[in-house]
Amino acid sequence: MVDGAQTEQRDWRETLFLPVTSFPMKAGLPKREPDFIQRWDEQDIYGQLRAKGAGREQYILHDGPPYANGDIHIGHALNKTLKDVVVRSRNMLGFDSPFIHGWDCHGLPIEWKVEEKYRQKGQNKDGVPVNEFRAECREFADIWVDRQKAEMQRLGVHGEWDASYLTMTFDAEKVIAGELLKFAKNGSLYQDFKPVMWSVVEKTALAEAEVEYEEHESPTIFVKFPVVKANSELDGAKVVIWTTTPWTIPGNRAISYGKHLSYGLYEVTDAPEDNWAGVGEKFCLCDALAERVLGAAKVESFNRLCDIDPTLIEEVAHPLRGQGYDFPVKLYAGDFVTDDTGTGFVHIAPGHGADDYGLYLSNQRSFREAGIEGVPQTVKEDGYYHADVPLFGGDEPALVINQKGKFGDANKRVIDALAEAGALMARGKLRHSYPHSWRSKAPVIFRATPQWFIAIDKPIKIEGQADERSIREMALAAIDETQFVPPAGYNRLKAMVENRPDWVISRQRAWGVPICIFTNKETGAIIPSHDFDKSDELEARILSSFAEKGADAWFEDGAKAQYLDGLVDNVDEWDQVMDILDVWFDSGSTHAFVLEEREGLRSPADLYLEGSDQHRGWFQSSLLESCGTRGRAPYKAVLTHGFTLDDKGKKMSKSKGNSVAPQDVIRQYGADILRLWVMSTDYQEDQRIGQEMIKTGVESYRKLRNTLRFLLGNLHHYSDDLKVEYKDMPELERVMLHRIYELDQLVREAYKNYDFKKAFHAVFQFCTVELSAFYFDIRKDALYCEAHSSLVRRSSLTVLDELFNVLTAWLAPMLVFTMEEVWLSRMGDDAGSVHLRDFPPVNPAFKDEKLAAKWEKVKQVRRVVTGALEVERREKRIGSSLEAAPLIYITDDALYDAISDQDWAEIAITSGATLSKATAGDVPADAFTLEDGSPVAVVPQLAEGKKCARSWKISDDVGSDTAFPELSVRDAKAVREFDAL
RNA sequence: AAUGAUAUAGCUCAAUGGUAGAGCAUCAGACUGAUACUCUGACGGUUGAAGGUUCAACUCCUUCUAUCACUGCCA
Repeated sequence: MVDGAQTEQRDWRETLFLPVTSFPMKAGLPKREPDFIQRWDEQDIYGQLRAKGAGREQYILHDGPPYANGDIHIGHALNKTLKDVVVRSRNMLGFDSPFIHGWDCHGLPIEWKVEEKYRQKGQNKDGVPVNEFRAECREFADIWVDRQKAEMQRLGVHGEWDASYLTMTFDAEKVIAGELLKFAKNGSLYQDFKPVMWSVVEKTALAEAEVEYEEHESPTIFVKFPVVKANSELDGAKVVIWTTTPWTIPGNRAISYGKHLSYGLYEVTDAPEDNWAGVGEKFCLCDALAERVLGAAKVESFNRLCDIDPTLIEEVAHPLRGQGYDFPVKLYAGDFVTDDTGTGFVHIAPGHGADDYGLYLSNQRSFREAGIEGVPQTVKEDGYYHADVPLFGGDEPALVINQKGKFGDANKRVIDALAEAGALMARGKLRHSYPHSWRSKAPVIFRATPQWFIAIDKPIKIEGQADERSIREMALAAIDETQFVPPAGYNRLKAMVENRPDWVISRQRAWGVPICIFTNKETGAIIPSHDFDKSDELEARILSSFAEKGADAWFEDGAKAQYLDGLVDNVDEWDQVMDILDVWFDSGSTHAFVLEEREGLRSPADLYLEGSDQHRGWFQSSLLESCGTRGRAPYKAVLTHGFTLDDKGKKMSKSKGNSVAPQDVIRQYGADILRLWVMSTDYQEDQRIGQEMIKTGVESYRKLRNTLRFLLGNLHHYSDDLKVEYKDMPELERVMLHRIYELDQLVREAYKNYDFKKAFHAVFQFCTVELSAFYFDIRKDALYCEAHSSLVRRSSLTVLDELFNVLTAWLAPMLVFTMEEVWLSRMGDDAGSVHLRDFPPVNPAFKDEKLAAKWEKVKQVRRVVTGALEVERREKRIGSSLEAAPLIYITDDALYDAISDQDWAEIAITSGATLSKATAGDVPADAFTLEDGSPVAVVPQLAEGKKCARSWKISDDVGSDTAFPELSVRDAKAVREFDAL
């Protein structure tokens, strides 16, 4: 071949080992990703992963069930991606980590949507048989489960998709019912009649978690209550109250005052004619508020007559006395009364406020003496007054809130009646936040209704535990044993559990698990219970029917008789409870029907991972449910992430048009871009997302992709027989291996600590700064031009192989599609999946801190050289760095000695380089330095000689090999070897 | 209103109390053998504000401001 070698026209390119790869630069993720999903599905990669993990130590992430209603939004995408990365990385760290996804299927929002269909047709769902309605809800939930499942899969989220858990499967409904019965049997389930948040629109009680506060304008009224019995100076005086809910006045039964507030008697001395507060009228008011109140009543001048001791006011009259409100109204001290708004006297309607009810409870005897038996019920479930409410009930009852969530005529009718009775002192309007149903967005009212509660403070017996403790005590103890990531979650959950009231678990709805108990009409006793001797049989009947037919069994005709037949003396003495369980109880029970029941899972889980809003939601409901039944938390650790905001840090909302939909990002850029965003952000805080951030992600992705593409292209020329032993490698290779070792430590640690951002940024920077801009750039000459047998070339290829192994693994949990593509591109289509790999072990012998420190110095010097070359380039003296052969002066002997053994032409990517130990005097005055006094100075000389046609390096030995007059000696040798291959 | 978190370059993130750094974006240049790629350089910061502790503060303390979350809520 030597003869033909020197042909002038020969294309030397063909003798180079240039990168060869079919891995495209352009990702085309939106189109390509679905193919991978299909492939993973067909090859059952998840199943293979399970098989591979068998026998390993388990790591259980328990998936919190999203609500099966509506497309997934960016928050879901964030949450599922984080979980996916946790599970994948644990598997790769050597654990057996399954991923079972779940959905929350019962509850009001779905019911609401189904009802909407009826409403649109002008029908009332109450006319539909319960189980038909429930079937429609089930169908609706099913549709959304499938749809969300597809959306989550599209995100690249893996898991046991064929066996997701749903809170509405018959088995789940059975277990949930069984959990409830545990509370019935341990005595913490009780019924009470007290005011709860009530949604008129949805006709149900709501828990705190289902309520949101919105700005609302309420009417305000100041109402006069004439003093009936008191010391004589109060003759004809009136106690004034203030309220923003005039419609509660018919429910008024008392007035409360502040024990530590000072009160006075105020007489109006001047006021407009016909003023509601007329001249001569005397009012009892809190001193701190008197001026404001009288001002609001348009009083022009007044006298403070004397102090008032409110304890001496024995009785006042309801402002509508004589019209059916003839009971005595008494005054009680209340520690909730403040002097910042109102009059210092608070009107008490025991059926319409928590404080009101509390005051009633603690003064029950006194109320009874006043002839007030029980909590007065004034408003029905539909928002109308009861027929027996004087003035406002009857045939045309007033309406507090209508079916559309608007306030009805009740406020107006009450105000008018008060005005007519001369009981109104003033009126106005107030903008304030007011509780609304988070589902219907309609305002809610406080309304006393019989509801079922779980007692949080009642000591209960837990099997296997010595002493009786309350759920709250157990929950607080469990919180102490839980790991919180970030740690702030500890205080958050603890504070909430410390302060929360008893759990209202009943809803007056149809779609859910029923509170499957019976109550005695006479005694109110509950069965099943711990003191009913046939409880076990009754429970067995209930649960087996649920297992067979689902919770629908409860609503079948004749169900009550079938359940109770033979267990009680007289079935007619018992009522079947028809309330539905709070859906938070459902999801709070997932540990029971998923973690404890599924093969391959266990309870407690290692991790619950949800948005920080779940402190009041799932983290808490799961904790309370588990503590009330098992005396411990269902999780060992709780990880929370923040909310996703728009690019300006504002809340996303449809109306603002600032939402970023995951579907859009995927359609336009691909799921890996979305995942990359998740990885790069600090998810423990609130994150932002917007066009700029996505674009940044796209750029980062491109860079990363090309770095991997370079690896692939060069590895085309690698095979195991070319592998070089560590000890035979050049220093540059050994430095890279040291970095691999360091990064391996960092990446494993970061994954272990759920610090994905740290891992991602470290790996990404390594790829761009150390590989692309440094190592690859330097080694291109050796990789492309050196002889096939060259030790440097082979060493570099060995390192590239190592890089390929670690990088594809490190990034696999994050960029699930791209890493699979990279992996298969090299390993072939039959190579299984990158997702079946563990993080590969990195040889600890690669660690060499000393060498790394030395090469930090090398890089510093290199920076001076590239800086000097840049000046030459700007001056148009050189273009390519290969045109230069710089002189490098080192005036620091220690530095010189440390780095002088290196090939500086190679490091600087120049055709030549001379490193010399110098004194300040040796350095030419015009030498380039980065700063004054720097020990490194560079004179950027031009390289002398001829340009090698193959490597483009300038060398004076070009042509010395007469067979290859165009080539340098090195390249001539390489070509000779190439030709011989 | 309470509580908590956060506040560093246009954006995303770093910096055991010891000279504020990366990447992306922008701009300028080079290369044309990673080629709609790659490389180099420049620009960019009163570290939210004001005090304090310290030889030294992004870091510790106090107060404020802003954003977000969450809790509560005007009877």
